[in-house]
Amino acid sequence: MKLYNSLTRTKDEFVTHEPGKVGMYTCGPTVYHFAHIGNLRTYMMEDVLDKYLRYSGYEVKRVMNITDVGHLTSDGDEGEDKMLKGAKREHKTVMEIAKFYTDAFFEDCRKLNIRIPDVVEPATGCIPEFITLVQGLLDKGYAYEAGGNIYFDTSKLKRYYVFNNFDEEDLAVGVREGVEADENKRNKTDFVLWFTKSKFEDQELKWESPWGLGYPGWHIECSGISIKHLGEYLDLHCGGVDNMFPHHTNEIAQSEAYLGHPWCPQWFHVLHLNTDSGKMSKSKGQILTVSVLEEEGYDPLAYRFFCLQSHYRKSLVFSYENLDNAQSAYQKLIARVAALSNEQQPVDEEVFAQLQAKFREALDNDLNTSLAVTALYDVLKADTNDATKRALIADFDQVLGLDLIAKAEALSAPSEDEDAEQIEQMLALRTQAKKEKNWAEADRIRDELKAKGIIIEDTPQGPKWHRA
RNA sequence: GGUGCCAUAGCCAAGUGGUAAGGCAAGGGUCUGCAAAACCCUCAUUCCCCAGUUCAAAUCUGGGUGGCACCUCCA
Repeated sequence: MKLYNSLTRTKDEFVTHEPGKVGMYTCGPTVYHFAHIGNLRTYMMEDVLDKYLRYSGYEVKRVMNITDVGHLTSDGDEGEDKMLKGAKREHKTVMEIAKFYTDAFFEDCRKLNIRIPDVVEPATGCIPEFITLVQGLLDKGYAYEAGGNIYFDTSKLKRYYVFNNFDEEDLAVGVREGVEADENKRNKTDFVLWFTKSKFEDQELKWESPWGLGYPGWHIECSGISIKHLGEYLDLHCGGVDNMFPHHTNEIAQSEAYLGHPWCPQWFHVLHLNTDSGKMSKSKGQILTVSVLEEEGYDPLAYRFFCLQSHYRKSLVFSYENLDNAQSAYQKLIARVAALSNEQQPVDEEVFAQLQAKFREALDNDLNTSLAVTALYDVLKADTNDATKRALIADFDQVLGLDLIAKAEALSAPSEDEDAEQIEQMLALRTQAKKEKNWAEADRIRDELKAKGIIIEDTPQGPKWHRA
């Protein structure tokens, strides 16, 4: 399998430290607010990668952190702590906020068929590991204490900007005014590993450490959690593009400085979901959530289908027009799967292998989900029996996660609707009216049912109905 | 100011040197009392513009133009 690697900026053959096994780390959510659908795009594409690796026979261990402490607006210790801000807004404790939004996040994941990672670790559960890491960095001379905080010294590194060709002088020039420089830092790019002095004197969560009562910096948590669960050699690190700098850059700096050897050779970054006016952001207050989509009458999996039709390495523009397009295509797809016969027939192994190869080829080439979806349409159009088609769709859907078989069965299953009897009666009346060529009455009944959200389909075997 | 990414039909989108996939929408047809659904057909002489390389360019090179992102908390 070839995957684009942000470190080398090329499509590389995917290799693992231990053959057949993948240690996969995902930067998880900061749980001070609901995740918007842009956040979820990243987790969804990572989910497809996770599922495809398993489909391809790898034994995957996927770890995700939950950022529930110490996520500041910057390393310079300015601004507000987001967790605290969320707590103040809702008059709850920080831990209550974290619990509430963590649950909400996984509920969204469930709706979007995003598999829960094998290990989900809140930052507050790994304080001793972070302290060990920070101490290790101090011992090795990569960190220093200043003004009560522990900083990572980026000047000790041979190469700091691993993802970008930045020049230090150009950083933060022409950017937002009013950002105060942290006078404790020896270098502009140094970052905080452990805070004891903070402008947030009312920071709720603090822990004892060799350097005093305090709390961890943001970057240290991902290194700490990853090393705790996946060891010294990580195979694959995932996240949104915005995290490349500074977050992932700093993770690499501190992890490799601590471990004394290269840490993670493969970096997978998902591009953003934008609106026509630019980036979606929690900070901007435009919160487009899965729940909002549902209230607007969309199936969350139609949004998954929408994302799948694009590529993870291309920015995607969200609009309701585009989502309508995707939902329509998704529903048609389900209807076509539902139309496949359930008869027991032998699966045509040759056709199966041939079509499956196309699907694999698509995903083997840097997770080209758009082509994988096309492979799905190829199956429906293929010249083979329905049992083979169903088998292929079920096979592909292990990766795509569109619930195609289940949704199709729900569509074709006899309805357990409580109004079924009454609806059947009305259908009978309509059939009678049609026999009498009383078209006005027949159409009236059809409209009446339609108003209740019931769609009639006239077939050679008589009328059928389903909920819209 | 610095660093990158992107530009393909009404819309989404694949395609990385060999003559433009797929989906949605639209139009036509079959079926139907009429619809709906389903099925069939049609739908880019051309890939933002201009030069260049080549037998051959949407694909490579140079120069424009336009859009987006990162450099600051963010998926």
